[in-house]
Amino acid sequence: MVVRDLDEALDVVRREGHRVTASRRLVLEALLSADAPVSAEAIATGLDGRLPSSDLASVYRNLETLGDLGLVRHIHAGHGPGRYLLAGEQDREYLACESCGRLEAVEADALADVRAAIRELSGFEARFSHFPIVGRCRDCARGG
Amino acid sequence: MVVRDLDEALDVVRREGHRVTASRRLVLEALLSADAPVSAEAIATGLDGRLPSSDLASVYRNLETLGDLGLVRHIHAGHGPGRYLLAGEQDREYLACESCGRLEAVEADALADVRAAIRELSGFEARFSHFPIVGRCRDCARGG
DNA sequence: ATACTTGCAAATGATTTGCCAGTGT
DNA sequence: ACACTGGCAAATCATTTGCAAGTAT
Repeated sequence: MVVRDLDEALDVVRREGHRVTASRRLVLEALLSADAPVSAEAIATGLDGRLPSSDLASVYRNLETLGDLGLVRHIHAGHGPGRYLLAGEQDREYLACESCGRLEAVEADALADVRAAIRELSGFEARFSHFPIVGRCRDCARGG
Repeated sequence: MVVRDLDEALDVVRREGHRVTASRRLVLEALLSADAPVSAEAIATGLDGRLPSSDLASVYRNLETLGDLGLVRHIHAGHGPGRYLLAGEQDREYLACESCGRLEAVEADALADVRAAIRELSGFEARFSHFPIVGRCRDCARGG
């Protein structure tokens, strides 16, 4: 399910028997306009005022609903709150820098060798889509 | 700092100007007798009654103190509480199965190739010692 | 009209902190 | 003695849940 624009996503919502509400629209607009995964809190405040705001509990409920519909997913990168993103970027995974907090996007294919190397160890199937690889990005590794 | 027995660890505690107390002893004994990383809660209950119990807040404070002394470390494996272990197993890292919850220990060396492959991507230095690799173990991957 | 949703408050789980009485050294 | 600790309650952070009032269909 690749989400490219708001109407397409709202169609899915309606088609699956859910209602199109302001809160739901906000969540999708926020994710559509964000250039990186964002927290539920950030969505609830309308990305700091750039969009209308909504109740945090409703945002969480809607993130879950939209997740069930396959429109949204989220990642847990190190400490801090979960970060949500559109499922459209299904083939994109992240490297989380524990120093500067940035998420570095990589194509899932690029991690194929990594997954294979881990599978060799004991048949373990690594999944980085929900719990990304944590470490230090190039800049932070160089710095301190 | 490789911890092999209680007295050795307590010597470090004293040497660094900290006091040897029942709660501190409990934390170390629990970690010494556990065969896998355990939660603060499990330590506070004396591994379910096998050892004397202690206040949860004290356990957390002691885990932090012992961590500062380099005697203890902890990992965040998927959802759920953090799991603590002796720093003696410094060279041991874990693969966390999100299906059955088990932690599979692997020698850090075994992940050298994995780390190298990730470094190739963008100079990112992966660190699995604090946020382990999450996925499904061989048994769960086969099952469902 | 009516089931799905919202907003607000209260509950949860993990962890932290304030405070004062207790105790290693 | 005295600063370091422990116990207990209350605070925090992220997230979930209960419930009555609101609204999309």
